[in-house]
Amino acid sequence: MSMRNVNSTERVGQRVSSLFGVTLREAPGESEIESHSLLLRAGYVRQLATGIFSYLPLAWRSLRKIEQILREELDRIGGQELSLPVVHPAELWQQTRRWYDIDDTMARFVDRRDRDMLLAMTHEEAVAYHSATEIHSYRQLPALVYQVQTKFRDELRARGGLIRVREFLMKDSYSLDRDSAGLERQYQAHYEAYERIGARVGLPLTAVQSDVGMMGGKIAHEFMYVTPIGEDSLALCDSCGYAANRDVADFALNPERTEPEPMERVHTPGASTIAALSDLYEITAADTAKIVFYVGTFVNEQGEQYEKVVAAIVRGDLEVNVIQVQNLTGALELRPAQEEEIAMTGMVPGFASPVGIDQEAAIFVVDRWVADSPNLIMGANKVDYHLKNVCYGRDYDAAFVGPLAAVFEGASCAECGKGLRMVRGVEVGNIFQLGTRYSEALGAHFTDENGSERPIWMGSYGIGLGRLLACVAEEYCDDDGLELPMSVAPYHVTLIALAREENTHEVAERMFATLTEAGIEVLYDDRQDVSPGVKFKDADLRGLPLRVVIGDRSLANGGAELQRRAGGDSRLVPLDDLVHEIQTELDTLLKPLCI
RNA sequence: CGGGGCGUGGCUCAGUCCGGUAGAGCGCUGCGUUCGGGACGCAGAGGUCCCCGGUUCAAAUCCGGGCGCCCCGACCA
Repeated sequence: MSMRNVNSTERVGQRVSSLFGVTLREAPGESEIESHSLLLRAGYVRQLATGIFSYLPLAWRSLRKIEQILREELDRIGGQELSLPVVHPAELWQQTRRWYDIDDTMARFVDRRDRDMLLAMTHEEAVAYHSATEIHSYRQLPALVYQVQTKFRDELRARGGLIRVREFLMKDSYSLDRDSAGLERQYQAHYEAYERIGARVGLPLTAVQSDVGMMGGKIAHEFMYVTPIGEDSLALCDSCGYAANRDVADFALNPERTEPEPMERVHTPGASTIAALSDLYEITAADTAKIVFYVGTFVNEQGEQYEKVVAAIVRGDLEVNVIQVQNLTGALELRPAQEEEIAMTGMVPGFASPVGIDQEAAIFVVDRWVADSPNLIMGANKVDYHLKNVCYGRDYDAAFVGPLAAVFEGASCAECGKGLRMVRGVEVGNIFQLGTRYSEALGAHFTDENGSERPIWMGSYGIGLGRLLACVAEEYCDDDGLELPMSVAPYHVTLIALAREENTHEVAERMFATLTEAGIEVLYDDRQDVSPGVKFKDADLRGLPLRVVIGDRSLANGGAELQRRAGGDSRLVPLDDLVHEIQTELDTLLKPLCI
């Protein structure tokens, strides 16, 4: 499992004097976050436009190492590597509806023959399309194909350096099965492969249940790197291990079970917010319910889009989880409603309630805790009045009842009841059980033992390579620069020559050759017009795991100095032992990254 | 798409309020000195001041429009 090819004839060495990609003393004013700034300063990446980056040789070597790890782990679970186009004809995506369902995030263009084309955001369509012609029989299943390919998504806002970009490299794999049990197995295989990948690149990953988003399908997990700079919020239970993205996180509440009392209208002058209402009466926000208004985009049977107001009702002390509203109602899109749009429903903002409102006026969605809690306080749809003892089912109805409230720090775990912890995370990878949505849309069928034609069950699994590298950089760095793990670092060793004397220079040159011949990957700082301080600073910044110094002083002391980037004192090693000592260090540093 | 900030040499930035010869530090080139944690001296190169238009005798600076980049939010595999 070692990254290094001791027996290979390939020699991997690079002179700093000719390295394409200089170090920067000061970070360009492009980023706030550490990994971005360091990758720029160390000469790994450069930005070409918002969210569009070039990988300079150092980053590219790291990415290829990551890619190789991914390849090995995918091959290990039966994957076959292929390569699918980045440019797709619109027809494919029209057949799965995603041409219409996805907004400007999809980059489109028209070719010279006036055909609609797009830049692929992902490759389910292409895989399903090819499966239709390549897979005919149950005997050809299960199958697993994967690629490492460029994706383009014109995000509304790219940010965070390599964390959220518009063009990026992704490993995407697609499983093909005859039934859901087969899909389940391949899904599980990916789950385990992702854990191995995390271990091999040295990145702690937390698997969380996640929303399926534009992919469709049912079950999905995201593999998260937990960090304050993460864009996603996660709910974790330290007690039982429950982990979920905030978008789908479940939690437990124990609403008070009182007997329903008669509803009555009360005067509440000026109390247009939950807080004001709580102050006015001896109640807590949990005794109230509020409505959050959205306007949803829906599709009718004719395939026409239309908008309708969505009224989401949650307890006054909780927040609405928009994703869950979207999932419950089946809305393509939800946006906050304007005051006028709310007024059209007959409800009064600040004093709104579903009581006495025509069910057709809006789509009412009620959180299950509201539905389970009798005697809540809601608006009376009249300024300065509220209703007491409102009960779901008795006083009003709803189109949907379900989990709607967003999880929060300290909420009770739905599995074990202990307190949930909220953290931030970056989504490095994900796995989806798609089902038959794409295969049905694109006619990817096979014939089973009984001779009947059935759709292929698909799964889709992604890992962002650049994002993974950025997370590794984020995890492994200090004030002086990067401290990359051996499995990801572009070279194993940086060899620094501090040669005033001609002999020292010759020794360093010879050692550069010797090390590379021994299969050690070396970045050799051969610059003769640069002071030692600069070389040390640059070496620290680039963050290769091992540093070897050959200088007039070290030779006088009897050899070369060997030191780890991440802590550890420098030690003198006789030149004849250097190859062996480095290989020992290399194995030591690689060991915890092997599985 | 809403809010905020920025755009001047390769990089970091000053100059803009109050119009009048385009600057500093770092980097780069040459020579010399230095040489184990971002050395120093001397000499030098390098700029459509984001773009277009307007005002003015005169615009980096004022006015209008556009573009780009960063951050927050909304959004999003």
